[in-house]
Amino acid sequence: MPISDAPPLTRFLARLLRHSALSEEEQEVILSLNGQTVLASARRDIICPRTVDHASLVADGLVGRFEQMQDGERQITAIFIPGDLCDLHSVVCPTAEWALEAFGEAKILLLAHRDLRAVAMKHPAIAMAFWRDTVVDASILAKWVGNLGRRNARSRLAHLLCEIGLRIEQARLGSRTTFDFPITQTQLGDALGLSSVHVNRMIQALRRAELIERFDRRILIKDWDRLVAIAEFDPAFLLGDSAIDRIHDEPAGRFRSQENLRT
Amino acid sequence: MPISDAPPLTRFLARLLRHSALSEEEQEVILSLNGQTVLASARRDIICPRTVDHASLVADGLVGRFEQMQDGERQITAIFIPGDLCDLHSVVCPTAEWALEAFGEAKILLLAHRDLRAVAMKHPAIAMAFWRDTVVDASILAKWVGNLGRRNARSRLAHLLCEIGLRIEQARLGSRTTFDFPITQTQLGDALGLSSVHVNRMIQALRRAELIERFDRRILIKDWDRLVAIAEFDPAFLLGDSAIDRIHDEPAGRFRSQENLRT
DNA sequence: CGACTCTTTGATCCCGATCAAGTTCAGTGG
DNA sequence: CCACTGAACTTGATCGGGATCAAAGAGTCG
Repeated sequence: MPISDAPPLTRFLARLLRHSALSEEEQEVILSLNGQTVLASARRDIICPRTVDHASLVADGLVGRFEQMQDGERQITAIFIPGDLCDLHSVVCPTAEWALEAFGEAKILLLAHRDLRAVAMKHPAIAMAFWRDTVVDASILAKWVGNLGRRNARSRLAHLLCEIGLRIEQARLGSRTTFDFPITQTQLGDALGLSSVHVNRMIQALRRAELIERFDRRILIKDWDRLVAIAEFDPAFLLGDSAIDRIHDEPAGRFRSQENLRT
Repeated sequence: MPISDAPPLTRFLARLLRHSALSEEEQEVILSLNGQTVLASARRDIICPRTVDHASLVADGLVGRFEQMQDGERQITAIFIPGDLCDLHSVVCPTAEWALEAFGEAKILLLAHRDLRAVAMKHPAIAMAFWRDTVVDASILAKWVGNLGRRNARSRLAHLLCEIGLRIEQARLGSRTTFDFPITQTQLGDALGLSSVHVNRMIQALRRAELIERFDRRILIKDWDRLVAIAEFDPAFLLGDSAIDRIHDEPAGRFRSQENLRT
């Protein structure tokens, strides 16, 4: 009963092509993967993989990955938008169980590990692309560590908005300054390591400073440059669109001389 | 002028084998990689890759990866011990520049991207192992996000000590309760998102509670279980030693039925 | 209409930052 | 051998960002 699976896979492929070069044939292989579409309803709907045998491709809506503390508190460790494959890592580490929750209503395409692994083993370039996708994810994660550890509430919020805006633009789902973002302030707090009360106050602060507007379910960034400045946002970590590595062969592997290093 | 390169590569291979199955031949391929050994002297010694063409394998000492804020503050995003390949991600994303600093004196083996990439392209199992290694790194990163976002100073410190202890034990560099850890309290603060002053006080608190001892350059954990409890430490995220994926072929790819999911 | 979830606002509290000395200790050079 | 230096560690006093508690709007849905 597959509902139109094509669009999500097309988006996923587009995401891969943003950082990796794939041949016509390899692209075809990705597009011809098949999976099962499911709806993750309501907020708080949890997809809890436990030695699971499939990966989850976001077809529609917003999905968060989170850590649960013993006292029930949550920390969101990633936010996924349509075209993102939340679980790609689980293809190589099925035991790594990272819980997922849908923000609002989400549509998800489940892809079997078995198929993904087969594809990766057969096509080295696809394996590299999958690996690279995991690296992009990790890069964002490292940035979040920096934000949580060393920035105040205002900058953290600003940074998250910049990040999401840019990712949405890259994914052709909207512009960096105007996009849907159906997430509650409590969830925002869980992502930023803040209480929902304080998130509310920070949003108001940004609104009063004429930086953002209309903050329900939809963001409008009125002054991108100033928001970027507050966030100390440097888009490099998203590893997007740059000629990241179309280079499968680069100049001879000599070692760069480095100061501070003695052989 | 290669000084004995063998041990670090052996350690790296051991690390890979902890999560991935490799054939004799594939193991041989890893061990016969060659690189250049360098010393990163003193603390604050920085290896700053910028579209760099090699990856850094820690042969000896401790290395940290960090983010630098505009005001000069740092946030450490990963701590690497001997046998860790800090830069593996850079093989697929050479533009992802994550700064590295040596804690104390460190010996590093530089491996050319060119070689690593060639090896990965030729041997799918090695590519998967590399990818998996990146996933382990990301898993730790996600845990750090959880700690920074939702735990207090005491738990964070306890968690880091548990993590390092266990990783050192896995790497056969010591036991989880007794190990060298040559890091200053300022650096510890940079890793935990705390000021050095507060790190100092938390260490004293743990010491007073008879949980740890002798905190200079060397850790002795006196009550592992209680420390684990304070940290809410669950070693699963290290993805170590378990039979993670010796399974290159698992049962037919059916989808697990899941509550909360409607097709 | 009530029930529920989300947002908003105010009051108070506390964890951890910051500021400012002081102490220890390994060099290092006279 | 001792004075000088500089990096770590320690301690105390004070400050403030954000948590927490409490309660009141504001949609939205059955």
